Amino acid sequence: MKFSKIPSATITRLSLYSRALEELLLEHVNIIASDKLAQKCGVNPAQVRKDLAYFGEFGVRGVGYFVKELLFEIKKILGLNRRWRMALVGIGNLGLALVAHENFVKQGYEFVAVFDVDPKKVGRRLPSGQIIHHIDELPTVVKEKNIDIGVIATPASQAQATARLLVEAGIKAILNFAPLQIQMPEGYIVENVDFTVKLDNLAYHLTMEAV
Amino acid sequence: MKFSKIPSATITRLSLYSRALEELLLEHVNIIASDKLAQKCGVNPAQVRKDLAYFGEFGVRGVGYFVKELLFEIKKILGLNRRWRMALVGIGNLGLALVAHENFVKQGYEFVAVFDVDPKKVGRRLPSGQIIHHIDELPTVVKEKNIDIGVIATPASQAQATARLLVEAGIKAILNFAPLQIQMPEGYIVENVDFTVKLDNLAYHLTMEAV
DNA sequence: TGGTGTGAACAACTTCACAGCG
DNA sequence: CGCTGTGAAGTTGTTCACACCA
Repeated sequence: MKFSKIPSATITRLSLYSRALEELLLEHVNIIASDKLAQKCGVNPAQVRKDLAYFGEFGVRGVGYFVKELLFEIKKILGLNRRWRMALVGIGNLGLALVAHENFVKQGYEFVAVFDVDPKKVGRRLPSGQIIHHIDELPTVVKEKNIDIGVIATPASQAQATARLLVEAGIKAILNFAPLQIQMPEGYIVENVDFTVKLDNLAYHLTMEAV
Repeated sequence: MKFSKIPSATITRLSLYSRALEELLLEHVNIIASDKLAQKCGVNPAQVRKDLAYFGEFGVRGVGYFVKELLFEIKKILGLNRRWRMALVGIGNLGLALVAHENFVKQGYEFVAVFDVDPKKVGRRLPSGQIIHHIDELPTVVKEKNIDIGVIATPASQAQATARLLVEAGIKAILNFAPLQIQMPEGYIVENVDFTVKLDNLAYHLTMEAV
C-alpha cells in the first residue's frame, strides 16, 4: 500500500472494475487477467494494474486476479462494504425516478429521507415508503436519521440554497443533479450529474464531424 | 482560430460557461471578465481564457467579454444553434423522468421518438405527447424521424443490444444511462451518465476522510 | 490602467517496456 | 512461460507570468 495520492480518475475506474467483476462473478468466471478486465472497461491493461497497485498487490503473476477476492478488495477500498444513508431534496419527476431506481439499493445506497417545499407534496408517502418532509425539517431529520449523503434534485434556482442547508446540517458529501456548479466550503465534496453537459459534448462532436 | 486539437475537458467547460453566461444574461450583466466567469464555474481564470482562445479572440483587452456575444459564440461552437432530435429507449421510471425533463427542451434537445419492449406500454401515449413504439420499429422510425442522438435508459442487461440497434439504424451518438461501458465501433460516440459511479466517488472520499 | 491572449513552465495522468515472480 | 507490478518515458492538460493592446 503506497501513500502517494490517488488520481481521482483511478477511483472512477475502480467503480467500473467493480461493476465488471460483479458481472463476471455472475458468469462464474473465477480468474481474470488485466487485459480482459481492461477490455471490458474500455481502458488500457497497464492502467488497470497501476490503479490496483495503488492499493496493494492483489494479483498472481503469470495467472491474473481472483474475481471474487478482487471484487471484495475494491468494494472495501471504495467503502461499499457498508450501507450509505442518503437524503433526497426535490421530489419532481427526476426525484421520483431516483427514489425508485433499484441500482442504488443494490449497491448499498438508500434514501432514508426525502424533502420538498411544495405543501401539496409534504406529508404524502412515496410508493417506496418514505414520507415527504418539508424542507424546513431538514436539519432535524438529517441528524435524527444519520444521513451521510445529500442528493439535490431541485430546480437550478434552489440548488445552491439547498446545498447550504445540507452543509449546515452536517452533511459532507453531495450528489447534485441541478445544472450548475455548486460552491462548497473546503473539505466538502460535490459530484455533479449533468445530463445536458453530456449532450452538449455529443452535439459538439456531431457538429465537428459534419464539417 | 487554431487547429491544434481541443481537449475534451475544454468542451465540457464550454457547457459550464454557456450556463453561467445564460444566468448572467438574465441578470442583465453585459460584460464579464475571465476571473468572474472562472469563479462562477469553479475553474482557473487562465483556463477560461485558454479554452476560449482555441476558438477565436472573443474578448476585449482591459475590459472582458461581452456576455451576449460570448454566449452566442459558445453556442455556435457546441452546435447549440440548432435543435437536436433524440430517441429514447426504455420507458421506466428514469425514462419517464427524462422525457418530462424541461431542461432538455430549453437547450434545444427534443425527444421525438420513444421505445420500449413491454407490450403493455407499446401504443400508449406519454403526457408529453409521444406514442411509445415497440423497439422492433426502431430502425424505421429512426430514419423517418431523422434522429440525431440515441438515449439508452434500459436495464444494463439490454443496453449493449440497444446500442447496436441504434448504431445499425445510423445513429452516431449515444447518451447512456445504463451502468456499464458500451462498446462502440470507431467513429461513434457514447457519453455515460452514471449515478452510482459518482456515488462511489463520494463514498470513497467519506471513507478516506473518516480514517 | 486592467484584462486578454499565449508561450513557456509545470503538474498530472497514461502508456510503455521489462524485470521479477509464481 | 505468462502475467503482474513498476520505474521511466511519453502525453495531455493546467497554471504561470507577462507582453500586448483597448
